[in-house]
Amino acid sequence: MDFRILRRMGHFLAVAEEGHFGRAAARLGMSQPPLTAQIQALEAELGVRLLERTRKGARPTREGEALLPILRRLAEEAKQVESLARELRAGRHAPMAMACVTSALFDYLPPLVRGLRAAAPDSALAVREMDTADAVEALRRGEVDFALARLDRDRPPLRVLPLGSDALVAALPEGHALLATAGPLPLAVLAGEALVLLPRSISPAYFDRQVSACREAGFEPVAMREVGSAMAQLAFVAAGLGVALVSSGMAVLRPPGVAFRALAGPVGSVGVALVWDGERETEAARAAIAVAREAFPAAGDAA
Amino acid sequence: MDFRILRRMGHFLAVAEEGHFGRAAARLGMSQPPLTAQIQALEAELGVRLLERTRKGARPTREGEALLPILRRLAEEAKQVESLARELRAGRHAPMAMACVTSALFDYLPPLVRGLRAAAPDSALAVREMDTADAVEALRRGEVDFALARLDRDRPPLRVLPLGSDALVAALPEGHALLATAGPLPLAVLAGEALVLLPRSISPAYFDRQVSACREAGFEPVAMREVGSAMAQLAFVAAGLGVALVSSGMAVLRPPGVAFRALAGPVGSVGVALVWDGERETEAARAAIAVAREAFPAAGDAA
DNA sequence: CAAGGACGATAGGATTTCCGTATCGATGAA
DNA sequence: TTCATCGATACGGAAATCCTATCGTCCTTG
Repeated sequence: MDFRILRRMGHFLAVAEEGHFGRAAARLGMSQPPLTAQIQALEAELGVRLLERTRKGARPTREGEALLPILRRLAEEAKQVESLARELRAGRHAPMAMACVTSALFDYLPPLVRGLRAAAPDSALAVREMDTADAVEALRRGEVDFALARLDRDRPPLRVLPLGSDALVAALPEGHALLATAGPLPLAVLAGEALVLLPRSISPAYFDRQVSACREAGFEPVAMREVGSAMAQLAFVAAGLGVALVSSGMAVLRPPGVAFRALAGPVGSVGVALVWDGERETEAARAAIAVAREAFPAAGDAA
Repeated sequence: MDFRILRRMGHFLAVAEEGHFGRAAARLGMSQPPLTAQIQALEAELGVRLLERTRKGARPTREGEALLPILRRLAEEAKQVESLARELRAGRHAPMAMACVTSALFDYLPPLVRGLRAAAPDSALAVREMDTADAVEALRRGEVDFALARLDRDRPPLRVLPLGSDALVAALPEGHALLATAGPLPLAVLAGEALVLLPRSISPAYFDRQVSACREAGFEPVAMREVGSAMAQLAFVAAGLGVALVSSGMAVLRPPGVAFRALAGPVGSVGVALVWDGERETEAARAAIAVAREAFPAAGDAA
C-alpha cells in the first residue's frame, strides 16, 4: 500500500470542496497545472472519473461524490496520525481511564467502579464506552489503563483476567412468530432468519462464539446486515429488520421492541475480562486487578 | 499536513507487519537500503524510535505500537476507497451512512430505518451510534449523510428537522431514599444529590436544558463526576455513585440498578431532530427527509 | 575456530516525482 | 469579435526517492 495515494486523495478533497482547481491549488500551496496532473493520476489509479470539469470550475461526478465521505474520514484519520505523532514526541500521559464494552456496563462495571471508589475515593476515573476492538487499540496506545472487554485469552502484551461469562441469548423483534411458543428456543429455528451481526473486527471472541454456535446447530449464520455498535444492533432488531444473538449482558437492558429468549442446549457463552497491557502495568491497572479479584470471586488467571 | 511523513508511516507499517526490512521492501516494491533510510528519516522527524532492530529482524517499540492501530485503519480504509471505486466503476450505488444518538435508538431510529428500507430496499445503510457532538462533527466532515441528534435549531450549514421531544426524567439508583414516595419528584429534591453529568460538549442542548431546569428549581447542578457516554452515565447511577437527569429516550432501556421517576412541574424537554448538511444534501439525506416527514407527522421545519 | 550467511546501515550516483512557468484549447461573457 | 476564465499540455528544474555496491555486526554452521 503506497500511502502516496492518500496525498492525492487530499488534493481531490480540496478541489471538490473549492469547486475550482485554481482556488484548491492556492489552498494547497501549489500552482494549478501540477494539481491537475495529480488529480488525473488519481483518476487513472482508481479507474474512475472523480471530477466533471465545467467552464465555471469543477464539481464531483457521481462517483466522486460517493467517495467523498470515506475520503473525509481518511483525511481526519491522517490528522489523528499527525497529532498522535506529536503526542509521542511530547511523551504525554492521561489520567486514570478505562474502557468498557456496552454489554458489561450494568453487571460488571458497577462492582468494579464501587471497589475502585472505595480504594481510592479521591481518584478521578474516566469511563469510555467502546467495543472490544477499540478497547484493545486504546490499551495498546496507552489511552486507557485497563478495560472490561470480551477477550477470552491473553494477547501479548495484553493480559487478561476473566471475570465471568454471559450466555448467548436470542434477540427477536416483539411479535415475532418464534415467540409464540414458550421456553428456550432451539438455535436451529433461527436458521432461516435474517441475522443482524456486528463485524468480527469489533469483538472477535463474541463473533466466533456465535458463528460456532450456529454451525453446531447445523446452519451457517448469514449476515443480512452489519451495524457498528451493540446498541445499534438491538435497534435494528427493534425495527423488525432481523434477529440477533447477543450476550445476556445486553439483554438486561430490555429495550422496547425487542424480546429476549434463552436458547436451548449448549450454545456456550462469551466471557468478560479485565484486560491490561502487561508491559505498562500502571498503578491504576494494579488497583483494578486487586479490586476485580475481590469483587468477582470466580475470577481466575488465564495463564 | 505533511504527506511525506504519512508516506513513511506506510513504510513503517509494512516493516512492523513483516518484522523484517527485506520482506517489507519486497512488499513495497523497493529495495532494502532506501527503506531503512526512510524509516530512519521518520524516526528523526518524530524524535522517537519506532522499531527495535534485532538480529532476526525488527519489531515495533512501545511508541511504534501506539501508531499501528491508526495506521492499520488508514491502510484498511484506503483499500476500501479502492474497492468502492471498483464498485462505482461497475455502476453500483454508494451506501448510506447515518449517525444516531444512543437515546434515539429505540424510539426514533426504527421508524426511520423501516421507511428507508421500504423506499430503497437495495441500498445498504450503516448506522453509527454516537453522541450529538460527534454526530455534528461527522456531518461537517461529510462522513455521514444525515443524523438523528439532539439539536434544537439550525446550525448553518446544518439543517434541522425536529421530529419530537423527550421529557427529562430523574435516574436514581434502585433503593434510593427518594424513591420511597410515589409519583413525580419535584426537581428541587435533587439539590443535595451528586449528579452524574455528560460534558456539555457532548450534547449542548441537553446539557443546557438540564442546567436551566435545575436553576428554575432553585439550585445549581454540581457535577460530581463526568462520564463519556450516555450509557456510561446510567452505569454510574446503577453503581450508586450519583443521580442523573436523562431524556425519556434513555429511560425506555430500564437498565438494572436504575429507577426512573418522572419529574413534577415544568422541567422542559429535549428534542430529537433529523440533521443534515444543507450544503451537501445527498440523495440519501433527501430520502431520509421524505421518510421522516411521513413517519413523524409532528415534524416541522425549524426555519 | 573460521567461514559464511543474514540482518540492517552507509555511500554515491541514477531515476522518479513533483513542481513552476509558459502556453494552449475551449468556451462563455462583454 | 475580443477577451477572460477555466483546466490541460509541455518542458525544464529541484527535491525526493531509489538503485546498486558494499560495509559492519553477529549468529550459525561445518
